[in-house]
Amino acid sequence: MIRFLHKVANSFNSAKQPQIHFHKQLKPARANLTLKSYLKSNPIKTILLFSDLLRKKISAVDSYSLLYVIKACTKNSLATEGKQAHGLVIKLGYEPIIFLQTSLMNLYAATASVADVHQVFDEIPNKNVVCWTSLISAYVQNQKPNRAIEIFRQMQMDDVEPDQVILTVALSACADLGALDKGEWIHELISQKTDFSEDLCLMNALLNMYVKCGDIRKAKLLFDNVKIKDVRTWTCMIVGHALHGQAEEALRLFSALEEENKSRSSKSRETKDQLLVPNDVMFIGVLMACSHAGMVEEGKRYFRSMNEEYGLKPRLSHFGCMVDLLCRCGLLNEAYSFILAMPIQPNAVIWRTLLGASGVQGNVELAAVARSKLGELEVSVVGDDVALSNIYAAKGMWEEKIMLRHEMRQRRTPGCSSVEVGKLHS
DNA sequence: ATAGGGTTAG
Repeated sequence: MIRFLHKVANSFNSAKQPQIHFHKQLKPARANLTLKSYLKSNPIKTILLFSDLLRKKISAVDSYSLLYVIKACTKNSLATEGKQAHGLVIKLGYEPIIFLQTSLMNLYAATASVADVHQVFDEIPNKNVVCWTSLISAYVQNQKPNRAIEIFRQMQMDDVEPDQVILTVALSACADLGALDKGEWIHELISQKTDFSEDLCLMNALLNMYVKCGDIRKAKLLFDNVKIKDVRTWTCMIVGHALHGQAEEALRLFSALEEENKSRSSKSRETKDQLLVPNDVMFIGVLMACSHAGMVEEGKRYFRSMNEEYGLKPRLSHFGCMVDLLCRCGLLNEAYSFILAMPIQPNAVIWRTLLGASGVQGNVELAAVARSKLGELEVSVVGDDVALSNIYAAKGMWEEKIMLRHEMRQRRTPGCSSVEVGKLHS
């Protein structure tokens, strides 16, 4: 970390003249309020004002200013600026401030430098539960849920008492792993603590864990027991039903939410403030349910109502759900025209959906189109070629198959699997 | 004044 020190002053001095004006008589305490307020509206302005302060006088910044600038770097995943801020923490002798250390851990987690997160953690002399949370969260954010759980165990062996926040993070690691047994063990810990089950964030994480680990009965039981729910609670349950092929339950739940909102909006103003307005994530669950059940017309209707009734702009994933729905129902040509009419560029997943469906239905023409689109996107992996090659084989088109194999060998792109965990609950 | 948390197609 020391080696970044010498760069610090220079890089801040050579920064472009910021457009932000401030009075040089501002004391840190005063400027810090401004830094903090920019953080919410536009974190880049926090960084510009900070470097401006620093250029004039190093004593114009204190540990609070640094905290805000580190958070600004975290929000925008700015690795270089973040390292410079870390250098300043050391230079100004703020290393013993634990708030700065945990903020630095979050910064490195956001810039995908998990090794740096761990190093900062190791150098903290008196680690509290917040430090452990940041560490575990870093591993979860960077797709290492196994490591996150290991560290959670290690923390307990160090006799650090877990709180609601770290249990929430640990549960998301279990969800990512599909580790039902570990999730249930954390559920036990929650039950032993008074008041923990009143934390909605924690309950939503627990619900999500049961959903992702495939225990839909426990999920539903929990959902019914959570008295005050928010949009995420409902979304989680709707997605849960959809993932488990329970399309009817998913759609029934969505209708129940709409009914609940109708009755609330006709009542007092207080209940109007508690409206559970569906968001775009919830519609992914709804569209997934339609897809599983093969409900084309309903799917199209929900897709339209998303925009018309709720003013939600469909994102790439919603278009993906629609393509999946059309393909599953065998409407390949309609899926293809739907893709061509999309207002945003389709990604590889969408073309791959069409390619897969074309394979199943033996539509060589569309399969070739989808494959060439995948090629254009330069993300073609061996798996796509294998799919197409099998279609050719099934059709007895051996020459094409041999040519494809030859192409694949020349590209030498290794195939890969996304399954890393031994345990799969489906 | 200051640190850590939950839903997202295939």
